[in-house]
Amino acid sequence: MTQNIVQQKISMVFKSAIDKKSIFKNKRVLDISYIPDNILHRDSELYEISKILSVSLKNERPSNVFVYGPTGTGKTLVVDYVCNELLSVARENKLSVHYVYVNAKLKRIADTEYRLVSHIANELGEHIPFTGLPTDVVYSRFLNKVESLNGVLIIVIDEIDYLVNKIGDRFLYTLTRINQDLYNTKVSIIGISNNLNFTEYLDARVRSSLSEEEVVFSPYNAIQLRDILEDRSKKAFYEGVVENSVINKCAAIAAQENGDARKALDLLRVSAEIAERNNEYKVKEYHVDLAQKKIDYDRFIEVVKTLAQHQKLTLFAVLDLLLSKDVGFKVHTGDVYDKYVSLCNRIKKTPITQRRISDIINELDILGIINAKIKNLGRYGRTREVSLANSKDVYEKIYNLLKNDLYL
DNA sequence: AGTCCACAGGAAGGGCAGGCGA
DNA sequence: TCGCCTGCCCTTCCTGTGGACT
Repeated sequence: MTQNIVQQKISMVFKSAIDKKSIFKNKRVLDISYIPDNILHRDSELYEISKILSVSLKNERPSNVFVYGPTGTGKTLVVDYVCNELLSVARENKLSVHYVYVNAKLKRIADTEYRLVSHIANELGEHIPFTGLPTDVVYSRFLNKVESLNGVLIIVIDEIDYLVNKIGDRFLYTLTRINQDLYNTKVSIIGISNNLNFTEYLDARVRSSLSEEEVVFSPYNAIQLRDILEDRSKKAFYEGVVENSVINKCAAIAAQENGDARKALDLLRVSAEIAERNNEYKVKEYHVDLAQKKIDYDRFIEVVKTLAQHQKLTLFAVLDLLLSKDVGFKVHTGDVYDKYVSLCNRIKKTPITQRRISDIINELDILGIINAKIKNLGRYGRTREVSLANSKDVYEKIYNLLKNDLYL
């Protein structure tokens, strides 16, 4: 095909994208970050959190709140909604109430104590460099900024369990004690977590002050998910685009996966995108099946792409050992390391130590890319048994992707 | 009961890069 | 420009683990 014909084809694709009628009226409604006017099936949680935070309008410190529940149960949405409502009431009445949201799982935000404090301070308008200052200087600039607010500050830390895992609970201890060092500002913390048991690992003092109040979010059932999807799809699509059976199917699949509304919305959105790409004006059940496969695969590929080179080499070594074998076959850390070293030699790269590769295998397991279980083999030592966590066809695609990427 | 294996994983520290303030 | 600080990735050294084997 000549270059000219390719260009013509590309221009046709873009032109038809403009001419083609979209099935979406407002796609953003299906986005997880979208805050709807009415939050369904979370009345008691909305009320409970509002009640706790309402004292800030009298310039009193609200209790710290620990919010927990499985993924996609509306925790962040509800907290964000209540805080925004609170801010607008405070603004109307010219009260000094402030709110900072931190998602600890976002890279380069809460990886270290320094980054977390500087992030919160930056959100409050105090510019602190990305790196370079001693931590105590960052703390004191943060404290000065908080003090200058002269009111109530609510700090929401989403995925707080991840934060504690990463940097320990020292920072939480400092935060929960911060009011002792402040005269003009009262600080309240809302911690959000998927992990119900994570407070067990906290220092007892941190645990008790963080959990002054607890709000539990239970999973949505299929009927509640259907209501949510129906509500959103009315706003997201033109009439008649989505069949009822599609909504029911998305709701049923998400209900099986721990009542995750995020998953349900993703499924609906991706199903519609697939239909639209195939020039179909109606979203049907088989689009949902395709969407489910696509979501799983995309998530996997995205994670693999972000890996560092030695992580990619380790993963490649695992795949090289396992793909030719039967499903369920397992290899040990030592086998993976030997393979990894031979791959390094092939591309003339200095291998890193087995100690580090052991950590990398653990990291790949945490990311859900492979399964790695510690196994005692008696006289034959203690090692990790590494196996595949997904279907072989997905790994074959990843294998080829890595092969090109690593020039193997 | 004692030994052995093949690591797991904690602790300490090195080297480098990025960024800041003086 | 220089000294200082932090983050990140890695190494080295070390102790711990627990079931098979002797």
